[in-house]
Amino acid sequence: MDDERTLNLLGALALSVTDALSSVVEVNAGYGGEAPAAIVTLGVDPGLSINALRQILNLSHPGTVRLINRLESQGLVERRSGTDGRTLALFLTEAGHERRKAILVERRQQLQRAMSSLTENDRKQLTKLLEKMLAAMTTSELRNYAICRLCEEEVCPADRCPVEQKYRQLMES
Amino acid sequence: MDDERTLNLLGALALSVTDALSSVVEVNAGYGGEAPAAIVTLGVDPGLSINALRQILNLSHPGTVRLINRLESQGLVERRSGTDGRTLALFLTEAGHERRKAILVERRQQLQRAMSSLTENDRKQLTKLLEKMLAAMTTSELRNYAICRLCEEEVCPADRCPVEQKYRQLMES
DNA sequence: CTAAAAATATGCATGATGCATACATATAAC
DNA sequence: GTTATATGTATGCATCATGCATATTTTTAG
Repeated sequence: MDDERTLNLLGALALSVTDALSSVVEVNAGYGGEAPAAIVTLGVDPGLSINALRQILNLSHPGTVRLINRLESQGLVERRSGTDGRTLALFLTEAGHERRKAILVERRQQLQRAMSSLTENDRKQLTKLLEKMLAAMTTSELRNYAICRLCEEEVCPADRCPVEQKYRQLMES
Repeated sequence: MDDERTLNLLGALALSVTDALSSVVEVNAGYGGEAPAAIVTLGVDPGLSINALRQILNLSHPGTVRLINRLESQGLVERRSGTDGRTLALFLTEAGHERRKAILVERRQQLQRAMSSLTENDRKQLTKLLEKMLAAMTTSELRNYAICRLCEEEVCPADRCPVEQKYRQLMES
């Protein structure tokens, strides 16, 4: 079965891309772990509660509280009172938005390196394949927001996002 | 630039694959972090020293010592004396080999899920694209062993490994 | 109005990791 | 050959990142 080799290649690529991203992004985010994802996500969805963020980042509640503590003490995130007396609304500060931009620039550079050796036609093929694979990776557990938590949504509209589409489809049935 | 969307898709796929792998593999490995990679790598290259392993896993020396302590206390790895009076040779125990197998099975299952939606022809295209991208990701810093540290080398012979090939090419020049 | 549920926070523990340093062994210089 | 340097490993100490159990507050339901 030659597929097994392809599986290995896929695993290796995912690993090397993730390595490259985190090595660059963690330095820039000031903190590691899910901090970069929190910053990027809060930029796209301002006003999320700790509980909502927790689900996207796939952390425990206390873990998320501490993460927000760290980001707040760095002046990147603000806790404001939410609609509810108990609920918080989280927002990026000005510095937080700067940080988010920096993270996304670094991320884009690393991803570009991976694609640098591909021709125009390769890229078209790759896009199609990625769309199919992302749809397959989207299950009700591994929720859509989680998969897209580091995405630059500005250049990837939700109505063309394969993850978003698959998720809607799952919700309907 | 439509490429930017493809970049995002690539980043999202790498993230979701890595998430899926680590969530499943960490449970099975008994420990998280680079423990699974250490087990898999030591299975392929028995007798590595702590220092050699350290470079593959991209950890500090003390970090690697502690990692091996944890794996040793779990009965998965053995420290034997190496060729040199100061150098150690690390080997998987019987339980370590079992564990490695279990990790690789889980990994394969997760990767299969990603590829489950691809046709025969898609897979051929994907293989070619992965080979190109892996070559691009292989630089002298991000060494070949590091990229392949979770690979199932049994089904991915080194003479057909794009990472290995690119690395050799880099060493020659 | 009290009981249950929901959102957040805190105490405590641990895993995973790095830096600085110590220790042992090997190699090179003279 | 003895001393200086390099190499490989280990330990002390610190920190980040995280989870579990438990509190605290606010809302909602009965």
